[in-house]
Amino acid sequence: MSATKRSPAPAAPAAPAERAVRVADLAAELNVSTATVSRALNGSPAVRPQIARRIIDHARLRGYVPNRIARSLAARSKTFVGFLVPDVQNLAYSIAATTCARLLGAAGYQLILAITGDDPRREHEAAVGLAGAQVAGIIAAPSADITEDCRAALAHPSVVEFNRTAGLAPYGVFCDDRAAFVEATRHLLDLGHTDIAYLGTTDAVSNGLWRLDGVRDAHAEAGLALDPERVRLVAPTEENGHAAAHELLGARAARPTALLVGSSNLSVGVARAVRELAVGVPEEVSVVVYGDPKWSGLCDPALTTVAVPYREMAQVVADLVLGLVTEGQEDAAGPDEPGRRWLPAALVVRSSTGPPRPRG
Amino acid sequence: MSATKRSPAPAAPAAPAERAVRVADLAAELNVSTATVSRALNGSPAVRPQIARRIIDHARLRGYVPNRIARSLAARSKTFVGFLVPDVQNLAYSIAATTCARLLGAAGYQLILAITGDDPRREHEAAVGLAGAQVAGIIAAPSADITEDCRAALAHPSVVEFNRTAGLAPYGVFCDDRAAFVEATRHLLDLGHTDIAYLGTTDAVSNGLWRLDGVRDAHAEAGLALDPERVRLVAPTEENGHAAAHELLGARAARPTALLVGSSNLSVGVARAVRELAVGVPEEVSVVVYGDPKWSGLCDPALTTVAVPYREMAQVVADLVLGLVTEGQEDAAGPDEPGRRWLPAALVVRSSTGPPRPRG
DNA sequence: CGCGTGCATGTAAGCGCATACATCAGCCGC
DNA sequence: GCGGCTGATGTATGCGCTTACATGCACGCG
Repeated sequence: MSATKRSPAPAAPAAPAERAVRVADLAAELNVSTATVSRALNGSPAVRPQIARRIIDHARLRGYVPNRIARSLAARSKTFVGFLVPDVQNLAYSIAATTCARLLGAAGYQLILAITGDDPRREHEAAVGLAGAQVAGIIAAPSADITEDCRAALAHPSVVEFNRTAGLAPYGVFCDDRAAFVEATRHLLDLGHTDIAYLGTTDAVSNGLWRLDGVRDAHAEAGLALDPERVRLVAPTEENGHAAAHELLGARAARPTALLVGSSNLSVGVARAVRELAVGVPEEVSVVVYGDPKWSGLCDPALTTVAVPYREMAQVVADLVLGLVTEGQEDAAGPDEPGRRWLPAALVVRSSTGPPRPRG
Repeated sequence: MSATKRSPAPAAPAAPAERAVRVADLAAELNVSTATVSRALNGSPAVRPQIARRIIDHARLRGYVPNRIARSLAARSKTFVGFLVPDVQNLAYSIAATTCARLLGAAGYQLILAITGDDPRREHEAAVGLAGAQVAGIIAAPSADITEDCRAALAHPSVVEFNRTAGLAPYGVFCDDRAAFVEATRHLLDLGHTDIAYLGTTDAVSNGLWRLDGVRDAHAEAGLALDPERVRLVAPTEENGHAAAHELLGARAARPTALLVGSSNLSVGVARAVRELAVGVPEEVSVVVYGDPKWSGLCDPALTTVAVPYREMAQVVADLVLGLVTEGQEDAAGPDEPGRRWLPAALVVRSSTGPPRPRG
């Protein structure tokens, strides 16, 4: 294989599995008790500095690594935080994972990742797994069809919902999707569109609906009604977005003058379909996509985008969960919904939206 | 807040922290010994089916969740697998995380995520943290400047390197970047380019260099030398890619006729710069980017891309680590480098590469 | 000079669970 | 009809660590 010879030589097969160094070993080797070793290692002031030094030095010399499992059991301490999400390829969750790993890591916690793929069965297993791992807290983006068992398993530790809610906890961090889609729809309405299609997700309990609500509300506000024929709700995959866009935009005659997309995955598929169909954007149809404004800005034309504040959301949820696991309870954030935060999305207006061509 | 009233009501504050149900509780309630309960719950054949049923039913009724920490300690079993990566926003790692979480999860393991940001200090802490958590195995993408301490902490469990190597283990899964860049460079050479620039990463121990090697080798193969002036090595951030592309392509006179980009993050920055500079692609300069072919296909023009086989890599590493943690040792994969797999990248030729304009 | 005080350390009891070993019943064969 | 054997269950130990409590020592005071 071509790259073979350039790679560093692999390490020799690990030494023949010598038993890991334990506190008892250190204690025996230094002629002190395990209690003293434990105290020294944990920085207890009750041990003479001189002895403590000796113990700590010897521990590092011997390559001692404390067994967190045993420590956790003995001290009834919790050092893990669960992260329960459908899909870590989704930018919202990967950024949250990064941020939480950093902030919680600095506080001595480690993230346990549970990826459910929005499958209720796996979600349940994951929830039980996390609960069994004695996590200090859980960040969860529950699926639409979460089971009762799962809900029960998630009942105990301090959990905070993220990006979606199933009413699991009084704490949560979300994007204010409804407001975002009110704004996006208004933008189209103001340009003169009256035949607007919405392509969204079937995501039943959470933000999928908030977005549709926003579209509806903005229509109502303008004295219009969103035509049910113009609403497509599908599972949020790129392929579905691609297919739906082909359907919606394929037939020139039956085309809406504007298309709102309510999911980041769908958006990618729509962008691809628009390119394939070579439909004039925005002359023939205006397009608003959702999610990460980065790639959509590189498209031709650059796509007007509902830009979700991924980083802010991540920051806020990390702070929130950190507060919960360290201090026990977080101070209430607002009067009516303590602990729930709704972050605003920004509408990034680019070249994919414009006035509709006059109907002939 | 606008979306407030539409969200499901948060759950009532969790019940006043009743003690979790333990094996001993179940045993007492059913007038059997803890041993019998434990056996029943673990499906031991040594317990009468009738009793087993009763115990299992009662356990689920009481909402018993086994304490994995204690179980792990008592049975000396390991139920975690560590996942040590620089950055989970990178598609290579997020896909690997997804796949590993699924496959390992199905086998009863749970991923512990350690994100280092390529900071040696955090990397070391993470390695110790994982080792202390008694992981069954570790998937690691070591940083270029991994410390000796970290190396030592990573010595024991069955570790497999992913995407990058620091010679930590005899097992690993990588993209054959060198071959990929030989192919990409040949593609440009065949088109007639002789003034090719390479924008890559400073990533010292691993694939950053393999890519540059590929570019060099392909040049050598054609009897050409890669001009050192045409090589830019920077840290792989989008901003750096953006800045470097502005530098390289800004001055029309001093422009190379083709640009190879050797990092997915840099590629995004380059794409943005190209768009800003309004430089003719491929008439004035051909561009080859690296990484995910999805977004680069939506650019204008669609970018020729070294498409990394993220999914295959993820699949292979998941299988590999699963084999290691369950069976102990994996069968050797190849004659010379047992356990190391190099997966080929595909060159997706699109519209951003063409023959150079004749020099005047 | 004896006794309380406080501090450094040791001793031992778990944490929740699995499991080696002991126990005890029922069964077979002779 | 009794020894040994199998199979179901109980008893008790320990995983590696923390920590309440006991111990012992040096010191100061009356």
